[in-house]
Amino acid sequence: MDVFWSRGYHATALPDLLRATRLSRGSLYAAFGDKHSLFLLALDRYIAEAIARMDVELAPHRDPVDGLRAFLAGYVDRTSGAHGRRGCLLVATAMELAGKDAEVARRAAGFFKTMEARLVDALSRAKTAGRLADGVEPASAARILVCFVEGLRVVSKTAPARAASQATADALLDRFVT
Amino acid sequence: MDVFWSRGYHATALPDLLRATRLSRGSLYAAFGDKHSLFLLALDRYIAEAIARMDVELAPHRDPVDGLRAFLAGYVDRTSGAHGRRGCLLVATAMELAGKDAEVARRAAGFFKTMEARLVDALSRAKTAGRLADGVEPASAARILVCFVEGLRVVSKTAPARAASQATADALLDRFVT
DNA sequence: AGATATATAGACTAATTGGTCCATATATCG
DNA sequence: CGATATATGGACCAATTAGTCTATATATCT
Repeated sequence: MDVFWSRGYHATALPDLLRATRLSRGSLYAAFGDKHSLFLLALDRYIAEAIARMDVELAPHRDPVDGLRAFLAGYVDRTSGAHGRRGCLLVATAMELAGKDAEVARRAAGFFKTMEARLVDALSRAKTAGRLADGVEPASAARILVCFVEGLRVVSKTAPARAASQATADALLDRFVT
Repeated sequence: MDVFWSRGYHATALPDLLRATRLSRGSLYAAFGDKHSLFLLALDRYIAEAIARMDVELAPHRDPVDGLRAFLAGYVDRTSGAHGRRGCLLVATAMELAGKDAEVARRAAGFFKTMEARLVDALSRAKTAGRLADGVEPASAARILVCFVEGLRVVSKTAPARAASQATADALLDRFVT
């Protein structure tokens, strides 16, 4: 997973994969079939980890506004400094392959939908708790947040400045919660 | 430019470039040096076009809120349907190459800064005109908008739904302007 | 028209790509 | 210990990569 993450699909060559897995060519093909299947496996793992993180941050028993802050703080963290420069396997993959690879497109679309659903849930709970500013709709606010964090990953590829990202995320959330 | 845009840097092979430019191998190398230089030229053109569009949409003589609406409408348009699925050369490039290619990283960072500056300008004019909601800072709102539109490009790679994008963009702007 | 410069097509190279295959080493089990 | 199954390394393959070079065609200019 790490190799694809750091280099992207096309730029990752078999020798990179062999080094990373410490497998020989024969064993790797016996175990995973081909490069594409192995990539899909890596992508699935990446997505599963991301969803697991959200499930903790936005857990139902938690204060929803705290959850949203934790969610954004996580993205600020992952888009700062070296982490930020490394980028996001999912975003990179969506841009590089989603157009030509239906399997990849399905997974990316599914992930964005899942994130949106988790956010809608947290925002709805915030709304019933009276913590949402007037006129804020959970549905559209969730979509805004999805776009925001994914955009943060893009911009932070070249300008991974923690303080600015944190301030920006805070400013956005302040428009939503009271 | 179109070829790199549709396929990405690594996935664009010399034959694709020859077909697109209708040049022969010799002529192409005589004219542009190598694949990388040609790519940089394409990227510069893409960026120049994007900045030119912003200069029109966010022109100083125009009503700033109208300008912001036009700016967002442009992104909604470019992330809908087939346009959306095609994605954005700049975002794709930033994710694919910015990590390893300093020239590309410089250009991407410069573009994001330019967009942010144009937005700060428009938002400042809106603020002096009393069109900004209470507590909205042009600086942070501009950064939010940059992340939002670039995130829209990512999400729309796999779900280029015009109506949803438009509604989301409207909802975001509604949090800023009165 | 004829000399000269320029552009072209495509043969060619060296390196690299993803993928196959097999002889050998290493376990596992009786 | 000896037979059998499994895993391993790496030679090998065909296709493709970016890039070079030259013989020929096409302009251009006098």
